[in-house]
Amino acid sequence: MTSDAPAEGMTASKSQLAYEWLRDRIVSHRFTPGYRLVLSQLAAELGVSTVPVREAVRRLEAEGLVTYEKNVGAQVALVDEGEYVTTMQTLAVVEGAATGFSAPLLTNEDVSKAREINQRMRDSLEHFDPRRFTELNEEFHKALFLHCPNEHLIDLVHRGWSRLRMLRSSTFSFVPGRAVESVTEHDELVDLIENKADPIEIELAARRHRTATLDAMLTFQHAHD
Amino acid sequence: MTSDAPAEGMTASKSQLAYEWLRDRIVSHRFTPGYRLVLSQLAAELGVSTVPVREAVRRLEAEGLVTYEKNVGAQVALVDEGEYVTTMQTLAVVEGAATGFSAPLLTNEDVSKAREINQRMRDSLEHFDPRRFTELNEEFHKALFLHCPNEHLIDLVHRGWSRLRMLRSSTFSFVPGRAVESVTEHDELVDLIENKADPIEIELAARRHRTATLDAMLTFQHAHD
DNA sequence: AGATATGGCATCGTATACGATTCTGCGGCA
DNA sequence: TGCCGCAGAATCGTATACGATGCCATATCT
Repeated sequence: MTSDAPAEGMTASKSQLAYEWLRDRIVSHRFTPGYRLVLSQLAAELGVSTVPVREAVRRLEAEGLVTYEKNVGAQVALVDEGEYVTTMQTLAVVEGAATGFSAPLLTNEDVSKAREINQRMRDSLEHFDPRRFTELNEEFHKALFLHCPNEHLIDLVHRGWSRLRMLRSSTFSFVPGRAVESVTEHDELVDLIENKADPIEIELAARRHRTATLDAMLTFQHAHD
Repeated sequence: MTSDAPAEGMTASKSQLAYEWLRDRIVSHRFTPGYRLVLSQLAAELGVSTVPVREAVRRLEAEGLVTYEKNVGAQVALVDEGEYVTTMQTLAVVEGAATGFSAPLLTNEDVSKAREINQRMRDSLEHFDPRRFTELNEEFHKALFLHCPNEHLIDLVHRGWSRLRMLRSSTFSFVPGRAVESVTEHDELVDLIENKADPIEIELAARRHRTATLDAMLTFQHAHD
């Protein structure tokens, strides 16, 4: 598992602070793709030297949020449209697999918890807030692969989410109609789990669910050219 | 795609050199898991200051090859047995998916190329060299997901391989018998692709292929306790 | 005028220095 | 004896300093 936050009660290092500060600005789109990250500037703004900032930047590079060129510098990663597509595809694969591995291990309680979250999603459709809806969506899926015994896989899912947040604040803000379908598919997915369906079937259902969101996004976009 | 090597003709930075130097020692098992990486020592040995070494270590941390503890230091990542299992599982998932995405796009030429590699694997069974066999194995699978349009996914496969190399020099040196089965399954996999089977079927076959190697490893190990 | 050389500026890359933190082993105390 | 606390050493974390590199504007040559 990737540690994004420092241990509790421990004074975070400056490089850690710089990392969080930068990451926050990037995922919240205050630093937009292409924005040049000049070490001395950031250091001055943070009130630290360039060394910890440099480390933070390299760390973000390793996560793909920032691109780096030797002797030139860093900038917030530029993303072509394809990036969004491949990230969603990859996420479909790994999230699906994690869900499939987890499904047989979920208790009845886990399942009702998931249903409850989905109900909250359904309720929120009235006063639709894409940001909030996406948060709940992550919470829902997290509840499903809760017991996936493969830490790596879960880490990959989190990385995917993180990358996605950087690319788009929320897919549902682009294709609002997709939200309703999504909630329905969630119920179907939980049904499969509750009925102890073949894990492979569950995995593929979870994958299709995300692929469907991607397709909705793409067709919507093509229609508006 | 993760850039592990610097661009051609460009003098590599010292941090890059330190990174390669360290990584090489870790994957070749000259630095064994648990080995403490003391910045000043490494710096002295490399003839550089601690700063670039530090950067190299953090980079390796991001890749999971070393673990790091604030104010304490780094060591080559310790791996419990479970690590090997989860890495193989994850690899089964992503490599399978990459193969599935690539399969419909492979030309006849690509397919014969893969068959040729597999034939070389079969030939090498006479004078069996696990290391060499593993190399050919990677080459074979690389030929299969050659046209996978999803860069992320391919990157994940490479990361998986890299991690695996660190955990074990070669699975086949532990379970020599698995090599023969492996070659057979390769042929079956290529058959599926050649017959334009459903990509999902191809994906799951590729996944089972790797899972089978994992299972062989585990049963072999259990038998020797 | 257009292409090429040149100088200066912005920024990166790394060395060195030093304070901060953690670990270790020893001595005192119950 | 066994536990606590306290130097001292080892090591990390960061600031500062400066050389190296790439970029851009201007000057020079054809």
